[in-house]
Amino acid sequence: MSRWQPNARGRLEQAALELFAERGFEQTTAAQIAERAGLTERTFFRHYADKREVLFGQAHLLEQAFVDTLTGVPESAAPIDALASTLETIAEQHFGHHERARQRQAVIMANAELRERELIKLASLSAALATALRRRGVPDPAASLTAEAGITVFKVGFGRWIGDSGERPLAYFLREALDGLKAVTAGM
Amino acid sequence: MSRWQPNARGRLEQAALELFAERGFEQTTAAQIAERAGLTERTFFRHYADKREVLFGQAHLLEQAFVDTLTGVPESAAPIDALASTLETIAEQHFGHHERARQRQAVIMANAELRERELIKLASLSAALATALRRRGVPDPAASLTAEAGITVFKVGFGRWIGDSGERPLAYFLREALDGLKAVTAGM
DNA sequence: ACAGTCGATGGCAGTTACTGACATCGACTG
DNA sequence: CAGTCGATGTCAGTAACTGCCATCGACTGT
Repeated sequence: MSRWQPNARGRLEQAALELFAERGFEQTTAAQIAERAGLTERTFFRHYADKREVLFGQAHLLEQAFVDTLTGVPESAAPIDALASTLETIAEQHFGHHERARQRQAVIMANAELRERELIKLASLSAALATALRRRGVPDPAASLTAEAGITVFKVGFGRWIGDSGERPLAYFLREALDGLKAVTAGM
Repeated sequence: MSRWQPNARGRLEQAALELFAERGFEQTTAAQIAERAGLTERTFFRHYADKREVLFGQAHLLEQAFVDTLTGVPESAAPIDALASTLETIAEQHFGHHERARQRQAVIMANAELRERELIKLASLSAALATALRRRGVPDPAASLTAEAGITVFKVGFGRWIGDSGERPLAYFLREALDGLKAVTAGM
């Protein structure tokens, strides 16, 4: 018999998402999250560096998946095509549940601090993608630009997917955004 | 004779920049900034919503300049060209002093919370540019994509300008980044 | 079986970011 | 000259986070 209930992080993240959705991020204290998870405030801050971070506990997994997928694309592909392929793969493997993503995004968009945190996670993702591209032999500034373009496609496509009914998959909107970006940068 | 010294905000921003550079953002308390500016902590928080914001007091002016400049570009120009022209104008009018920009950026890059704040300022700028583009008749998602592409060009170009010796102007690196983005999205 | 170690947690005190309520007092206005 | 206004000061309070030490089931080696 274990001394504590298992999956403390999972309980904290679930409790936090519920409370943020119910009463808002600012109106929720770390102690309340911990209490709902059957833990104490002190333990909350052992698992998460700050209150915002509890909503982004999986971010490093997503970043790793992006990097691994991009690294697995044949080097013969042009950088932008490798990134397009990566986005499609990630969309299928990590963003199947529309309603869940919508709720979570609604919580984030409702609070400026959470939006800031999301932006820096995307910036970290961009940096990781740029590093992976450089490993493929892409020089700077092309590597940074390609990575940032990929994040732009992801942001815009994801936003439209969230705003949509949920019928069409994320990959559809990512394709739309990529085609749109190509058209726009070509001067159309 | 006035009851208080003039330009409280200017004094606070100057004091904050000095202290952040000397001892770092985290090691500086709001009370210390206020004291160096000849004010109290409470007054600091009347001028700035939080400690980070004191470094971004001019951000809304920059955003306004971006929007005004973009709005002034003839509608005959393609969106991406209008944005390129806007970036060039802003570079000349707001980023002449390389060393000053470098120091300020060093302070920001040294702290994660300040980086977050900068990212959300850029996101706000992107949203404002997208709105201005929509007023020019650009539909979505092209407006959002063009605005995001412009921010990408600015971020990458600005970063290279900061890392450079200061001989070449910001406009040079913005041009380089825009050309690079066009090449990259074209599949090269 | 027993001693020692380990790791996740609890408890508690302390600092700092930020907020609300109220007071102050020179400048301006009629 | 009375009244108002606006930028500031004072003070008390909440909540985010941190450091330090204690707890105690599980595991490990003998």
